[in-house]
Amino acid sequence: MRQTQLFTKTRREAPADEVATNARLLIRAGYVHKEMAGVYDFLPLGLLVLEKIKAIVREEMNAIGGQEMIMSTLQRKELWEVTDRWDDDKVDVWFKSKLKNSVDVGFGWSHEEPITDMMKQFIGSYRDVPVYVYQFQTKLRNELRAKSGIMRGREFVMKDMYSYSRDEASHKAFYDSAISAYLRVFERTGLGERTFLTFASGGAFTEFSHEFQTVSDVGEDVIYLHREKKIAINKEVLTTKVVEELGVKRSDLEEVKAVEVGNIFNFGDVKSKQLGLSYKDEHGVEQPVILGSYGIGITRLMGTIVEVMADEKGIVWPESIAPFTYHLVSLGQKGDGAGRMADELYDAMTKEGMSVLYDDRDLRAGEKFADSDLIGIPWRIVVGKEAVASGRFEVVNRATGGVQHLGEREILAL
RNA sequence: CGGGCCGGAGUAUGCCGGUAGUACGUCUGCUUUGGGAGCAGAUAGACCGAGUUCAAUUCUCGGCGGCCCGACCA
Repeated sequence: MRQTQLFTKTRREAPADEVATNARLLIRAGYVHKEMAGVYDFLPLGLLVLEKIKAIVREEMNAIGGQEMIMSTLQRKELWEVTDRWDDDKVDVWFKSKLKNSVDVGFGWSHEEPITDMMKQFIGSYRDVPVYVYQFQTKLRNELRAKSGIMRGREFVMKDMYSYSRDEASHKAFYDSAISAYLRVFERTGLGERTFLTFASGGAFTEFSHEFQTVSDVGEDVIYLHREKKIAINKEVLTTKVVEELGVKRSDLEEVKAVEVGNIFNFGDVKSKQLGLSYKDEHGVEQPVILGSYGIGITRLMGTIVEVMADEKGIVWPESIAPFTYHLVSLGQKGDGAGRMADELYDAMTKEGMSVLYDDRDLRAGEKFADSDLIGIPWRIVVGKEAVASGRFEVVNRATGGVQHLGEREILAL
């Protein structure tokens, strides 16, 4: 894409009403626009990143048998009354409204209830389970306090998956495969090294739930980390007993702050029984379905990546989720040597199907480099008089600053 | 929800009970062109309401909004 065609612009200063690094950089670079506290619009660059993240998550969910769908945002009150989660005293993040005929509706802050109720239409026999479904959905939560830019908003994109299994054993097997899939997601989005499977409070049914916590000072959670074993324990469940059960020594645990980027847990048969979801086994006996729930905050993941990877110059995207792979920066003008050379390279790269943002704006080098650093595309290809003279292009790695000089053919072969 | 800080161009600020000035930014043009250049011109502002007052951006009160700490957070 040509940068002159991009309607967003970079800004020199961050808005006065943002403190969080992720919001300041994403706004300055033109990825997002703030609508109100905790509510952000995703502009073309921001949407590209979101879609990249979603594509990775989608691949991993499909790989373990997930089927993608999408549930409605408007939800029925009755369903949530069945599980006693309609009352504002029970769930304090509800946005609610009424239909014209004064019927109450809720705006989806979570989807276990409607999705499980819907499944009653499709699960009747042991032949119908297991089934794994997931969606990318905009959740609406009336948070008392939004904070940290896009990390904790009132409107955010979440991937939620639900598993419906025959029994505890098969549920456990899927649950473990979901853990692996999640770890692959964080690996692929560049957070692998600092993201840890974390034991957390499990609710009514199991001793633990599992969180995926990315170590960062901007995190809201405190976890106790065992770096060698790559596991952690959320402070909320840290007891001598738990430490022993997990086979670690308290003295080996390191206290750190972390961002909860994912969370999975076992509902057992609790929700199925409440909502009346069951199947008939081989003997015609009614059996409850075992339900698991698996979430990844897509927009929070994006914010976390900005937070942990950015440097003083701006955003640093991992290649896997960058809006573009290459930032072609022309220092020439239309019609001059470097300008023509950049145009040609852009056309050639585009023809090869390469993902390139072409800075064809008529600005001085300093501004273009500053913007390029801010936007954070992994590889910068500079076309200036140096390139005109030598026929080779300066290729700079955004993360390391490493420079190499490549010819057109070498670039097209990347 | 408890507590704190704050509210004047996009950003940072000066002055002020007499109706808003500066710098940077932004836009236009010319010159310039390898790390935010120069010149010229332009654009753009008191959150809302009530009260006090001859007069309120300024003082008082009430809203609204923003940020932060805590609480909360499948």
